Amino acid sequence: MFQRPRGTRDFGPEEMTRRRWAESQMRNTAIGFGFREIQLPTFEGLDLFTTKSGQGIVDELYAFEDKGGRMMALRPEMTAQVMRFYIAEMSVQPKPLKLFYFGPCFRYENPQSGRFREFFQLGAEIIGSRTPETDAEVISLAVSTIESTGLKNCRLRIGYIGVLRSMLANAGILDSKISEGLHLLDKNDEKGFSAFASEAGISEEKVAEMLSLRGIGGGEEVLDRVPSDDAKKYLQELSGMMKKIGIRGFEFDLGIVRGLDYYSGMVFEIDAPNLGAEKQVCGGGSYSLIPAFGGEEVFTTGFALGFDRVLIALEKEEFEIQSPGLDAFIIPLGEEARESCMELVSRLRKSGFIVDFDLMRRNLSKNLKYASSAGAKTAIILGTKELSSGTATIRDMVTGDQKEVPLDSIRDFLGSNP
RNA sequence: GCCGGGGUGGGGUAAUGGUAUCCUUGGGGACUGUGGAUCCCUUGAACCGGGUUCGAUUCCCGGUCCCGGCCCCA
Repeated sequence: MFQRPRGTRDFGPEEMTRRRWAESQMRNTAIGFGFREIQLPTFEGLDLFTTKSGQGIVDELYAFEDKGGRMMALRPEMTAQVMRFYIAEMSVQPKPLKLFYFGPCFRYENPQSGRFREFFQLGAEIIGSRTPETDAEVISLAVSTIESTGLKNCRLRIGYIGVLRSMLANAGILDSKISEGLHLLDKNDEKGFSAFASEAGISEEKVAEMLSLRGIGGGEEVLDRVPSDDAKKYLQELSGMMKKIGIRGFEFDLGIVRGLDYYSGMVFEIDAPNLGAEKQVCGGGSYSLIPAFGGEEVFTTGFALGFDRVLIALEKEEFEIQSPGLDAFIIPLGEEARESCMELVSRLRKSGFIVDFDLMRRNLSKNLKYASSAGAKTAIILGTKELSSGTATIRDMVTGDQKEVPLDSIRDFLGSNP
């Protein structure tokens, strides 16, 4: 027996129905927002990812040498690829460029709830625009894709990493050290941060001010306490737009520090509280990653969404979608009916009905049982009796009512009894 | 990388130091056109390796995988 690799999953028919449904809801939402889909390779040269995230991530990648001696890696996320693609082939496209993508990603991690080695992400970016409405559009898409799946219970928090970033910079911290400081704040490591700051010659007063930023969280009113006028104005403007487009119940949280260096302004996170330890379903913000990849500076706002986590959260809310089932299951009785049955099947399929028929030459009662378990709406019985009169017997699988219908009229009969 | 709890047919389970119960599912039959039922038959299982033992599914150790948590989180 073969075992599935650790941290991967098989998706059976029922689960796949659910996944495809959710995926198409999200995809349609993005298209409705004017985003266009791209698809990029599942593996890339290793350096694409180390350039973005540092050498340290190699431990957490599926990295390998190919037969040509090149170092490659399965993608752990897709943002770096989008940047590569943009610089190589899309940089002269009209701005703003609104792109989205969906696909599997891979990380060598220890599996737990909501955490797998192969997982699926949906992401979107707006490239080349830098206005509050750009940020609002991205957040709005993130929220809408999640809501489009029927998920009710989630929490949006919006922050502004630019405030801390500029405070650290103004205090004279080198660019190369800023992310270290942010990281300490992210972990709520006050002692560590104080030590880091005093080493860099920052006054205690300033340190206290920076630490207090983390306490700024709540509704619009907390924006008065934002120390930077630019950031305050920006967030107030954003807040007004969010209200206009109907996004409610979000909070501001100046304590959000997204792990990576490249976020520069607005940042946001969406949690699904019923998920347990791995409850973040979406994260994003505005950044400029492109110079690091060898392009001109272009502002971008984007997000990545954990598709699997959304589905787990949906399951916990006991959300159910109805799977399509069969419009008809066709049962031939006797040798002579078999070919007529297949002819009818083919005709109905060409008319767009979801139709299946008996492949195992079973008797009527077993066939009805099978039709029932396959979720067929009707069973169509075609035997010698019917053949001689050019009809078929259509049995409603819910009510049990039966009716003899001329072969030519079956299409209309099925169409009129949805 | 670390910690806790687990692993018996496809799914769900029972008992047990002497190779395994029941339910469900799958296949077939009774059965010659309505029995989506019922009854009968049937396929199918101890995660892997080592140890203790006359004998291990059971006890011990290691690995592996699953569930959950820590770390990390692009």
